[in-house]
Amino acid sequence: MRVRLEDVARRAGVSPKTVSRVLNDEANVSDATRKRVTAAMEAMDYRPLSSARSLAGNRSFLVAMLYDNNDNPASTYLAEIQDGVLEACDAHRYNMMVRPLRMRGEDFVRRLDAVISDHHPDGIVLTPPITDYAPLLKRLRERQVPFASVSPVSRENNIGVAMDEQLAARTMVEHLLSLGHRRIAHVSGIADHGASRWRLAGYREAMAAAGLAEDPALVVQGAFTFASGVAAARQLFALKKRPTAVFAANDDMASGVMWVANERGMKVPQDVSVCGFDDIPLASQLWPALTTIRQPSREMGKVAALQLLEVLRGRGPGRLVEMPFSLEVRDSTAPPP
Amino acid sequence: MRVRLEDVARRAGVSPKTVSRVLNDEANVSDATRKRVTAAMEAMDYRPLSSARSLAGNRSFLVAMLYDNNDNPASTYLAEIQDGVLEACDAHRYNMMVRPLRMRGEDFVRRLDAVISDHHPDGIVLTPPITDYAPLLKRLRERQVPFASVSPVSRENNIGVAMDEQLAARTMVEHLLSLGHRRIAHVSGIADHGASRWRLAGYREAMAAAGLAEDPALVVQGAFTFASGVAAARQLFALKKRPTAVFAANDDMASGVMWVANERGMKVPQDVSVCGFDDIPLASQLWPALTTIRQPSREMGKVAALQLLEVLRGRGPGRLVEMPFSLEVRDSTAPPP
DNA sequence: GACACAATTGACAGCGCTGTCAATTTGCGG
DNA sequence: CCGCAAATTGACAGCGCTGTCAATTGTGTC
Repeated sequence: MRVRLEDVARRAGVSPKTVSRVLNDEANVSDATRKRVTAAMEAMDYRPLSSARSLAGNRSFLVAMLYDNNDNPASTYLAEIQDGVLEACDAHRYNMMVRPLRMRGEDFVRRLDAVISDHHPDGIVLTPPITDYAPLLKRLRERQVPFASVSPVSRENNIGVAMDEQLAARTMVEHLLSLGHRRIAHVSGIADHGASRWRLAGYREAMAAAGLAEDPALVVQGAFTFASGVAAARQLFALKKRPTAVFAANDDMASGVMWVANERGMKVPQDVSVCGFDDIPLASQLWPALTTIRQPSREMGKVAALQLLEVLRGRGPGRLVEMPFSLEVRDSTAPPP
Repeated sequence: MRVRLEDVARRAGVSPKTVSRVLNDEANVSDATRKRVTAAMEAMDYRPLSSARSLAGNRSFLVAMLYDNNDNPASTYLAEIQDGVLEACDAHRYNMMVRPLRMRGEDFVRRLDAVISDHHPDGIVLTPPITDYAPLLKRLRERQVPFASVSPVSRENNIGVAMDEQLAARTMVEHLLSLGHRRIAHVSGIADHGASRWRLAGYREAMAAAGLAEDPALVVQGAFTFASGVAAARQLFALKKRPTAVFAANDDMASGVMWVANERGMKVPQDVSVCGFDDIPLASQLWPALTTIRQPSREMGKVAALQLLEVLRGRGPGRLVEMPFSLEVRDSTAPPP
């Protein structure tokens, strides 16, 4: 019925163990033998049974992608990362599973433990914001589960992928400054997310470099959601001295800002400029199209997974790869009125 | 080190086979024994090793969710379905894997075969548009892999979840009619998708019921993408006799229509009403907020998976569950000018 | 209270693969 | 050509669980 490793061995005239070695790409197999075995595998369309490989070899060929579904309900950003991770796993015949992991609650680490005990992933891909929660990282290290991160806060001792978000944010604010804006507001994200901190830092850096003192009223706390962008904008536009430009820490919040501008009859970008960060599809679908920072999410997921796979396959230590960003100037930013 | 089934058996004073029976929730175990075994499992925090269960029991505890990544790059709709499927699988301790499966190309069925041979999913959840491709369904039946579908075209012989999309579309058009619109355009989706056919049929049904002859110029073919909505709207708004309302077959296309309206200086809804279908988050983020049909995607994913799991667990035959829709009247529709 | 029958439990082999370690072959220096 | 180390190959057990089927215990009947 099913072709087993033993059948391949018989056909190639070698022992099962040798076929196993070829299957796992191990060293110390002569070229001639390897070729013969590979040919037999192909001829018989051999498909190794992963449960048997896992049981005997004590590994799962499984990569788990963890995400926080508390602040990220079905976000486009995560969907893109997932797509990239999946592509990388496929390329190396690893399976991928996605695991939501609510970050609130004390039993957070216990739930991580359960995931590991239940599924025994060979490695884990961490996505923001669970890239930097110390107890979690500690537990992963104790349990010796290799992991790679997408946009971790700390670059020390971490593999995966990162982007210079602070520089990106600074670049965005410099774009606004170059248009002539001086009263530039910032809607930040959830305070303890690395993304929020970097983007806020970039904003401050650019403002300071331009010799502008920070006006605390112009920095409003958001939560990366559309609704929080709406709330922040209501607050900003109620100011006596309104900002002429608003830089939101992500596109969803920027769309909330634009929504409120519309609501109040303010024209974007004539009356107020608005810009975001991430370049999710929404950014191009808004009117006017949103000026934002393009972050190659899909590629980042792929690269992070590849670093992890390098470790899992014993090919190297993996590294933290820096990805480029780009400023996408569209129609939501213009000189101040 | 690791707690095995055998360890639990020893502690409970029964044979391993009996523990196995309890683990698999089989009949013919006395209540007393079951209780004792369950207690031992809990006390020892026993975690069955799924690779061993799979190998010995010849099943994988895996549900694969298939989607077409050709026309659906990282869509919100799929992300929501996935979330629901995942929840259902978790509840029954099944694993979920997501598999993109490009529908173009001849080797489509061969690639499906590869997925089955490589991963041996116990069952499959099919998402639009791959719910009704005959060769694929045939192969699944040949291979005896149970499957459930989300919004299949054919309701015969299918389990999963469906919505009366035709009625929903008709309801939407009736909403436009009741506002006083008569020249109502429709931007349809990819022709051979069930969703396109139903939504178009609902449009026609409502128009006919209102005694309006169909104007072929008012029905434009789209492809479910923002760009195709833009293209369709350019065509519609170039007409001498422009429509006063446009019903797009999904929200992404509707946002394209609104974009073009903005581009041409037409006010929505004063100059033209626009509405969509699906109620993805985008719908509420647009200005004006989009009138649309709410489709409970997440819930639908969950329900479809539950039907499949009912079959996998030998609990019943599963059925095709009908989900309710709702018309979300927001700010993009109003009486004609 | 004995008997037939059903319900419950257990013994044992084996799922398909890989780790361990021993056996064999190959390559190389002298 | 021989001897030795390195490279290559194979034998075998066993990973943790479940299917099969036999043994045991419980239940109802007359």
